[in-house]
Amino acid sequence: MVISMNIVEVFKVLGNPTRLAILQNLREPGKHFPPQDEGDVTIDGVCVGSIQEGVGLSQSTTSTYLASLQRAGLVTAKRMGGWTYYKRNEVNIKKLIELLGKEL
Amino acid sequence: MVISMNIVEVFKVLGNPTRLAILQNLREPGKHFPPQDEGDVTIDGVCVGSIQEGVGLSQSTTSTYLASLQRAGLVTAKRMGGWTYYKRNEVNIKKLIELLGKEL
DNA sequence: CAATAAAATTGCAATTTTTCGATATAGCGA
DNA sequence: TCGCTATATCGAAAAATTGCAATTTTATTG
Repeated sequence: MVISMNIVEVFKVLGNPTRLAILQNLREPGKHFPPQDEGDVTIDGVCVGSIQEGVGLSQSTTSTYLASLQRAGLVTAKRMGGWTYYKRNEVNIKKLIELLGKEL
Repeated sequence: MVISMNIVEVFKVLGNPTRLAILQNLREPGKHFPPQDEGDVTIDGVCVGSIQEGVGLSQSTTSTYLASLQRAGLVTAKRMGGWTYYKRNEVNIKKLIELLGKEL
């Protein structure tokens, strides 16, 4: 829900090069992440481990960053077995762009 | 120039409630700031003192925030006599919105 | 149930940001 | 030139963020 989307918080989350890169890499998951045994990177999302390799930070930091992207409403998380798959929340991102066009 | 606009830096600048509020208040300067003896708030911009009263922070902090908004390309500064008048850089803000629509 | 694997959480040191008061600078008028 | 006013800049203390290693939680499998 964009109604509850705090613009300042969204800006804070995106004001970090790694978090912004994660969101941008998730635009074309097949281009930036390896195929997964279970779960398609485009349909289901990308697991934390793959994202971590991409950004080159620790597992804990990567997990924390993904959680903050999720809190900001920019990605969704789907737990499947031992893995958590993250993908962009395109609906909210679209609403965000529209909101910025009006409020900024 | 949006070409040189660093998106992460722009997000950092806007990820602060006061700085975002300043930018938003400058959308309708006549509504948020008192008339000025010299320089029209809409045409020339709003002086630092008026902006400071609006945000309720110290003079130095307000000045620093305005400088960072300017570095991010979001406002322009025009010095007239002893006053500096700040106004939105609508061209760059528009380009920013377009850029976000493409890159986010 | 024990071992393993993926992810989340915790605790912490280092760095950055926030915000202020004090000081410096620039422009005006007496 | 000497103040006075408006801004800008500097230096510092407090708060927030960054990012890691270690630990805990969750889920799978033997």
